[in-house]
Amino acid sequence: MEKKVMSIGIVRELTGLTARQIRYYEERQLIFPQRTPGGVRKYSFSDVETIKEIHQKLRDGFQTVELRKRGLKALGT
Amino acid sequence: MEKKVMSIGIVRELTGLTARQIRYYEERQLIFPQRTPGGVRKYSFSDVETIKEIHQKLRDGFQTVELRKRGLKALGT
DNA sequence: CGTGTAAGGAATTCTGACACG
DNA sequence: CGTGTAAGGAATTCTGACACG
Repeated sequence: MEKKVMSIGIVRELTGLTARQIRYYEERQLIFPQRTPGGVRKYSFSDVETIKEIHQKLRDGFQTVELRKRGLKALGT
Repeated sequence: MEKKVMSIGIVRELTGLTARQIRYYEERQLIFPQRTPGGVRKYSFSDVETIKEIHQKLRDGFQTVELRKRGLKALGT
């Protein structure tokens, strides 16, 4: 599902990560949540999956720059 | 999707209804959102569909009691 | 009956910064 | 670099009630 519907609290639960980590991945241009008129971030289930992959890659030793330049999927190589 | 992930603001957008209407359908036992530890309601995409159907039935003249007793789908008869 | 609204409080999220290493 | 945290403010949601019809 591509609809951006959940706020960061739910994403935290679904990914097991902290809000800090999730916001950081956005800062590094790896995910692009939408914003409510009030500025609250909204994520999609796809975003949740991407976030999990990002964290996985980081654990594997990659840096956010790598993930952005080459693309997440491509790093499976 | 059955996961209860969105708060009422998003449900309002997806259904076009007001928070008041959505909360009322819950009060009438037609939908059962989950709650965060803090008491905030969380809905699933299925809930969103159900809410639309409820509103549809109400427009058709049914009362919430009917919808609860007979079940939403059954009223298609 | 189903829905609107004003009211006050509480939960959630936001940003910018300092910290560590 | 990736993440933790305390800080203050702002957005969002919650409940109970009065209103209309």
